[in-house]
Amino acid sequence: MPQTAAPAVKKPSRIQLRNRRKILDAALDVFSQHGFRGATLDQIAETAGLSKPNMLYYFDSKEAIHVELLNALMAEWLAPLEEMHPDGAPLDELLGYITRKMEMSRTYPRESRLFANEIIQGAPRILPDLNQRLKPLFDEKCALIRTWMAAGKLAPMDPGQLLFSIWAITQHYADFDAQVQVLMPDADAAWESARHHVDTLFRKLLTP
Amino acid sequence: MPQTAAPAVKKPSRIQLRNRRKILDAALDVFSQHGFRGATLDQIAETAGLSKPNMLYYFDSKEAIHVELLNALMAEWLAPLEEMHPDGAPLDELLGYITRKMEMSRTYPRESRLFANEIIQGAPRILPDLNQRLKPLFDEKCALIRTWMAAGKLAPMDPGQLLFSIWAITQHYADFDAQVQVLMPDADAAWESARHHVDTLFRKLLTP
DNA sequence: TCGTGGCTTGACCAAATGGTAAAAAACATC
DNA sequence: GATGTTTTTTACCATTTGGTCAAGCCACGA
Repeated sequence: MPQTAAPAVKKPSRIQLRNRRKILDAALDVFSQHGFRGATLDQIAETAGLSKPNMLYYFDSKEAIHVELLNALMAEWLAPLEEMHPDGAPLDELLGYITRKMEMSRTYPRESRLFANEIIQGAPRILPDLNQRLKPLFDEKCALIRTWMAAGKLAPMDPGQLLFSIWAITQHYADFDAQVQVLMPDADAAWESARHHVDTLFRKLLTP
Repeated sequence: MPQTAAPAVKKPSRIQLRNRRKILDAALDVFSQHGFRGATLDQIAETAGLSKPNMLYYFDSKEAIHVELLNALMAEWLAPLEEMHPDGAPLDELLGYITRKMEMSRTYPRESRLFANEIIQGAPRILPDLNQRLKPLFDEKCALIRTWMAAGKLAPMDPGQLLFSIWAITQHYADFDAQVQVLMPDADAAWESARHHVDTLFRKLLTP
C-alpha cells in the first residue's frame, strides 16, 4: 500500500496554473462589472489574453468559471468573521473585525462587487453556500455576541442586525464606489475619513 | 397668438399610457434582477405581455427604456432627502429621513436594486444625473447638517460619511434581501427588528 | 532527437439577441 | 359605413453568444 493515496487528478502543470489564474482574474474583472448574464466569454477571453476555445479547455463552461470564483470568494469572505474569537476583549474583537472588513473593501473591491452582483440578482448560484457555510457561522457569531452583551461588555442590541449594519457600511465603499467618487472626488481623503468614521460609529454604538 | 403654445407632441392616448406603464413595470422587474446587459428585450416583452416589435413601437431601444426608468427613479430617490428641512428639529429631521428611506427599501425594493446594479456596474448611464442632480443636493444637505452640528444639536462627524452610512444600511435590506432571507427566515419579524435597530443606531450615533 | 501527450487554434454551429419593414388589424371620426 | 390614424403582428435580418471539433503545435522526458 502506498504511503499516500494516488491523487485522483494529476497535479496541475505550471501552464495550467498560470492560465487558470489568468482566466479567473479576467473573469473577476468582467463578472464583477456586468454580473453573470451581462458578462460574455469573448470579453473574458480577451481580457485574459487567451482564445475562447483555449479558455474552454480549462473550464467547462461560463457557469463553471463563475462558480469557481464564488467558491473561492466565499472562503475569503468568511475568514475575517471567523477570526473573531470568544476569548478576546469584546469591543476590540468587533472593532477589529470591522477594520478587517474595511480593508477588504479597499483591497478587493472587485470581489465585493462580484458578491454584491450575485446577491442582488437573487443569489441563484451561491444560495447553497449561503445556507451551508454562511448561516452556521452567522448563528455562531450571533450567539457569541449575545453572550458578550448579556455580560454587559457591549451595548445590547440584535446581533444579527448589528452584523448587517457592519456588512452594509463596509461593503458600501467598494460596491458604490462610482457614487462615492462623484460625491467625494478626493478618493484617498475619502478613504481616510471613512475609516475614521466607521470606527467611531461602531465604537459609539457598541460601548455599553 | 394662441393662449397656450401648441404641444410639441400630442398628449398620449389611454392605450399609450397603459402600454408604456406595462413596459416600464416589466423592465423594472428584469433590469433590477439582471442588470442592463443581462436583461433581454424578449424577457421584458414577455413579462409585459406584449410582442417585442410592439414594445419597440413605444420605446426606441433597450437603452431608451433603461434611461427612462433611471430618470424617473432619480427623482423618487432624491425626494426623501429634499424633504429634510432646515427649520425642523435636527434629530427629528434626520431620523425622519432615515425612516423614509427604510420604508422606501421595503416598498420599492426593485427600484433600489435597479439603482444598485447601475452604480455597481460603474454608473455608465446615470453618471451625468449623479453629477447634476445628486451632487448639488448632497452638498446642500451636508452644509445643513454641518450647521446643526456646529450648533451642538447633533454629535459632530463628517456629514458626508453620515449620509453614506444611512444609504448603506437602509438600502442593504432591499439590495441584499436574498442574504437577509437566508439568515433571518422570518421576513416580517426581520423587518420589524430592522426598523427598530436602525432607528436606535442612528439615534445613539447622532445624539450629542 | 524523437515521440507523445498536453496545449492551442481556426473554422464552425445552433440558438439567442437587438432591431426593422411592411402589412394587417383595431380604432376613432366624420 | 367610409376614411384616416394608431396599434399590433408576421416575417425577417445581422450580429453576438455559448460552445464544439478536428487538426496542428510544442514542450519535455526517454
